[in-house]
Amino acid sequence: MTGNKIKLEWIVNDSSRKSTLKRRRAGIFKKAGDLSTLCDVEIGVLVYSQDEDDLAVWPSYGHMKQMFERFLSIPIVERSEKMTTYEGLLTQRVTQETHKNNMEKKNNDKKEIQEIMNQIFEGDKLMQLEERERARRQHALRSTDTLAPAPRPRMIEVDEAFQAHTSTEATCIEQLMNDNWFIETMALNQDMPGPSGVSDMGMPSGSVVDRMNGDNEEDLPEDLNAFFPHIYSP
Amino acid sequence: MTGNKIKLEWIVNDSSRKSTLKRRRAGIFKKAGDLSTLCDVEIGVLVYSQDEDDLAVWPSYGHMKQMFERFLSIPIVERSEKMTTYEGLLTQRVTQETHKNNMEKKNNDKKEIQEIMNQIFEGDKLMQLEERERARRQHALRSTDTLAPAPRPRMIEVDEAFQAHTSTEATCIEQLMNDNWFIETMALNQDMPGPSGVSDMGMPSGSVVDRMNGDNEEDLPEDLNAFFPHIYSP
DNA sequence: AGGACCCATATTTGGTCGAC
DNA sequence: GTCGACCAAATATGGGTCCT
Repeated sequence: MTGNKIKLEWIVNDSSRKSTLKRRRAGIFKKAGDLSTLCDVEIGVLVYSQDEDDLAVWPSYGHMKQMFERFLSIPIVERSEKMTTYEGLLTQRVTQETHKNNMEKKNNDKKEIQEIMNQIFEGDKLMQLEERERARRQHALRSTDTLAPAPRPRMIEVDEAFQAHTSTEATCIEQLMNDNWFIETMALNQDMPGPSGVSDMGMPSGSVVDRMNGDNEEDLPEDLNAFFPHIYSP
Repeated sequence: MTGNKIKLEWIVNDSSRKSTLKRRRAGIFKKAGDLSTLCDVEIGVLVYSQDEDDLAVWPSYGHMKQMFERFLSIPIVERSEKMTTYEGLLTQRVTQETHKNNMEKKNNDKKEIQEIMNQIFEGDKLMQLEERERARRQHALRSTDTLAPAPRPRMIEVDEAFQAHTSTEATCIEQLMNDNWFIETMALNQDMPGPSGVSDMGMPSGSVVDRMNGDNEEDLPEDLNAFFPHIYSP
């Protein structure tokens, strides 16, 4: 009846899935806002629903863009990557009711390739990516039947923390930790009623965390109000 | 004692802030994962803590990058933007204990400018942004004292949903809704114990939501395993 | 359909303790 | 000091209902 617990798998019912999306997305956005206030962090969230064909972003387009910038500025060499197939656990999670729609499947597969490509050519400049995307979008078609979601394969990629000046022998340990984390997360995190489960899942100590080393320190105008009175008013 | 409620403001205590960051970040990541499973959506989360100087991303670098790409591919003209100063409410929220550190302040102000600039020159190609960032990072200095966070001014910018083919008279209404949403969110969302408060806050019906129109539909290899056996295994 | 509310349960989270 | 476990209060969220 009330206070229902639902399985962690694709919600078949169309309307309830939609409403769940809205609710939880709002919930996440709220939590994001809270976190940013509580801990003074910059946080950006991007939700793209293929179902509804809409893109939601928090907290704003401009802010997000800035985060992109920072994100991309991270030297690739400073990051080690480990890929793992997420799919096995996904399918397991998505149990039976696998509504397979060939069209969707095809679409998904294509996206998968795209993703893989992106990871392989990680060094690509974003401009190239943009270019590619633009080209793709030109002769883009949209499968209008939103019938099935098709448990499409995904992957998880764990970025590991590397300090250029940090001893490299920590690497092995880090990797193990990630392994551990990954397994635990995938296993417990889902539905298996682990007592209290992983407590810090999704964020293993220093892993999946890339440290930045440079921050800027240039000079700036005294009074921002003079420049942007209507926007900035301390 | 236990089950404590905390005020929605910057956590002064260093260690508890740190632990809260970890906990809540993990929580958000988990929720993100759940949402993506439940509703088959792509979701990316980026958390940059200036405090700890680390960047966390979900679900992966590559995935995030792909989302960036999609995000940037949204034609600017299809989006209307409304800016509002977030600061008044922020300061109100961050009440007294305003640990003002000049160094930090300066730093923050600079970032603010940067942000504003980004929004103003929203049309900029990301490459330019990257270029700028790289240049900035070159003679970048890092203020080592992580002493104070300084409730830095922020802004919120509400992107509104616009379909090129959608009637434009909806605009006014949309804006009003956003206004309403913004006010409600800022007011109730915080600490005022509104009974149940805004239920869909953080995600006003069609606002803060940009719709995409194109999706790709090219041909692709039959068996992805043949190409990426170790990564992709359906 | 879609949104606002209600409400009972499911989860998350803060503070604390103990081990490493 | 970092991490995991614990526990109770605080929230988030499913589902129903009543509107529009």
